[in-house]
Amino acid sequence: MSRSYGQLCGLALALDVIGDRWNLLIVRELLVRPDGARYTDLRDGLPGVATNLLADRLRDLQHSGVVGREEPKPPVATPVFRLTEYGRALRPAVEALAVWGGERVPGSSGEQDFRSRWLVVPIEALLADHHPDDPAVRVEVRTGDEPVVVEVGGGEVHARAGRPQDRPDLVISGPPKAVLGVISGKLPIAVAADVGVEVSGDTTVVNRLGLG
Amino acid sequence: MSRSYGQLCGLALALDVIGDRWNLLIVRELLVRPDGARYTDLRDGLPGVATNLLADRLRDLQHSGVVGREEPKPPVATPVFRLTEYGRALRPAVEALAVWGGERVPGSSGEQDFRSRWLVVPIEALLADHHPDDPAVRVEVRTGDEPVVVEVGGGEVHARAGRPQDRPDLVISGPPKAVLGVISGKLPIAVAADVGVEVSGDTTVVNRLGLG
DNA sequence: CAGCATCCGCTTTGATACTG
DNA sequence: CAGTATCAAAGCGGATGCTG
Repeated sequence: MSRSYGQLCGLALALDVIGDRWNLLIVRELLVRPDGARYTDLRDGLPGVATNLLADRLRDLQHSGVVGREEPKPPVATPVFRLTEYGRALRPAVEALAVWGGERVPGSSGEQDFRSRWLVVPIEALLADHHPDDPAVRVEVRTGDEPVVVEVGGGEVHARAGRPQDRPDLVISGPPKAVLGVISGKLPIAVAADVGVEVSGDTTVVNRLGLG
Repeated sequence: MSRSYGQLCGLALALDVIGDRWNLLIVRELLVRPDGARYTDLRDGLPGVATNLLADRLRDLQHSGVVGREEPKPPVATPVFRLTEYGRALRPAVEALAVWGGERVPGSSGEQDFRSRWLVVPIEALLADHHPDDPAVRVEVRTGDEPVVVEVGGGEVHARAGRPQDRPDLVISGPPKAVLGVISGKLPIAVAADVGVEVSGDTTVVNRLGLG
């Protein structure tokens, strides 16, 4: 467990729980895996983490009630980690931080790891369904290690890793940084074509999402 | 400067900038001091920080564009630190974390430092003016080291350290933890009286703020 | 005194190796 | 697969010293 700030202040109390290095990234990883994650899923989604730290942090987060661990019943299987309701309540904070940090996407440099799944948080935080009465549509985002589906309709936007059931109405593909730049609103979609972002299908959906 | 996560992800990029210990608390301190703060103001508002760390972090935050430092012109005076616009953009994230952490206020224990000023963030994040067309009113919160004024009117709620110009319409006083518990919504105001919270004046303002 | 910088003991982190 | 063990390096907290 980490050292407490010892301050009677909501922010300080929050940081006492999730302020340690890697903790919020673990929460992110569990937010984008609503069905839960195994230890190795987490390790893969957190490139750079030392395995002992991951184990320590998971223990801490369990003790503070943010993460739950489900032991499997049948003979052979592996434990699954999942956010508790208390942990899911971190979503607004994670989104706000991700939006703020998205500002730095175009300028960021160096070796950067990427997982398509990470797009789920900024997509749901920043994109909106501006034509809620139109029929629902599906967008497929192709970049990085796996596709991401965005379901848009009824005024809501949901994203998850995977492929759409039906064929998508719109497909966006390109290099991860450019795609994330577009989602973060720092890279106008018109300019994005110059850095390899391709958009095909029903391009009115682009406006519907506010990516014009 | 801290070690980067090296991940192409808004959250990770945000944490690269403000993820180090004390950084977000420094941002909080500057958020509740909109006129800027001197080095010693910050040290007083951050009980427990080592002075070398405060100096280091202020340098880091300047380099990353979160904090600005204004050198005084006249012969003798001391530098003033202030959030840049980029730094002020952290407010939603700080509020979200403070709200989440507020959950722990009633259960928190041990030696806890407190500064009345810290109330400004949760007050503005959690209280609302539910009767925007009524005339503006002032609330004085008396707890901790100095009073805090809350100005309510026109659908907005603003808080700052200090006393109201005119005499307040409502006065709330009591021990810091109880007062913060009430603001955080975890301690019903009816129950708060048992732990020393006193409310005097125009108590309709309590409902107007949603503290009923 | 305000605003740091330096030093030192301790804790935390990160990389790798190892185990049930 | 899901961690534990080990150890060097970095970071933190506290005290103290320097400079205008």
